[in-house]
Amino acid sequence: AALKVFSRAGYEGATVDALAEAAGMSKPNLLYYFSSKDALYRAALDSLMVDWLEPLGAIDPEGDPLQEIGGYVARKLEMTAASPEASRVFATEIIRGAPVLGEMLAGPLRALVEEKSAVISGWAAEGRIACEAPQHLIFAIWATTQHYADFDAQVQAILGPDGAAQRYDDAGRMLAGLFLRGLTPQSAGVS
Amino acid sequence: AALKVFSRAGYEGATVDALAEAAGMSKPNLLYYFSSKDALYRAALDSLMVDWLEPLGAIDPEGDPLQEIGGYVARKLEMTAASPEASRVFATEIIRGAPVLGEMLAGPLRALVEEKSAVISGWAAEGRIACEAPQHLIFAIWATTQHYADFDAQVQAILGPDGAAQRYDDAGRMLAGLFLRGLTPQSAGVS
DNA sequence: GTCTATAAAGAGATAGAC
DNA sequence: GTCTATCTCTTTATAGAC
Repeated sequence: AALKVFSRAGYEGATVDALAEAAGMSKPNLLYYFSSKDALYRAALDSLMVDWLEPLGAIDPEGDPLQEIGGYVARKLEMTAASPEASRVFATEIIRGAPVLGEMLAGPLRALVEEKSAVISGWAAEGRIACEAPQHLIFAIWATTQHYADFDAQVQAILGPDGAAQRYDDAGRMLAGLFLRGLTPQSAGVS
Repeated sequence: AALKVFSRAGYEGATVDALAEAAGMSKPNLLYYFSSKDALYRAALDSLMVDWLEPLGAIDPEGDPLQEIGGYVARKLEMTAASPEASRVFATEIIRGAPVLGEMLAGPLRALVEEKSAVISGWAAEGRIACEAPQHLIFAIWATTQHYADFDAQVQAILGPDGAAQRYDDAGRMLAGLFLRGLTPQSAGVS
């Protein structure tokens, strides 16, 4: 429940009162379970990061490059659609300069990105994918998928009610095509 | 100067004291020029939005499709590199639900996106570009370019000092290639 | 475990001298 | 135009009854 409040109001904007109401209890009662607002914020971030790293880890070095990347994009977009609040809380944390997650980013996340970047570079060396900067490809995937949660207000305002209703379907098709064509090596013909 | 404070602390996290210090004056003096913190925030957003809409408007219907899109991506990335604070303030405003910019998004911005989407759809109908959902292509361009400002803390943590130093160069090459190949029609051979 | 009441600190904004 | 001092309200967190 805290994610919902933090995701709209940000850390400073979220009052303990609002957090308690969202959890269906009184303010002192919430502080009975979490010693401080900061502790609650950290707990919310922790629970969020568990699912966060998983899809990237699922990329299979033995699989087909374009299918693996395409599958990753699709899973990321599904996760974003399923819990946009988590994406927004993560986004505000990073925009703030990652005061809480900083070490996690520079440690485990960096290591995971390095590992998968090496896999993509290997595919590229074999001519099975067109990509010289795999880290930046991963950034592009994160950016395009999370955009639909983080900037939802803008997306809905621009698409209007009709387009917004099918925004995740349209986005999925658009991104699948863009990344498929964008990563297909030009010299090799791929059926 | 206000952009710098708002971009890291967000609206609620930015204190008038901090805003005043960044502007090099005392708190009451700042409130002499801007009647309230909210007024200052709106003024900062206003000054920011002037440059915001301009690059998209510069897309030329008479130009070469792939060059026009490529140029737009490059300009957007340059703008992001030049003023990451502006991008972050815009991002937090949207994440908050666009309480101030809401009408601007649904009005002028939506109209501009519709106009340029029609141009891209026209190119697609002529077989000069591969794109069925032009609004979502524009979203993808916004997302990938602004990512380097909004998520700078994450980008730097993952790339490390060496990779971070050239992040905008690498991103520019990566995105140019991705969008060029991703938008090139498959049936037509393009030199 | 859950509440009412309240302490203690910090915020935005104003008063009024210079 | 710029400052010091301060008012007032909100916020986090705690005390202590039940």
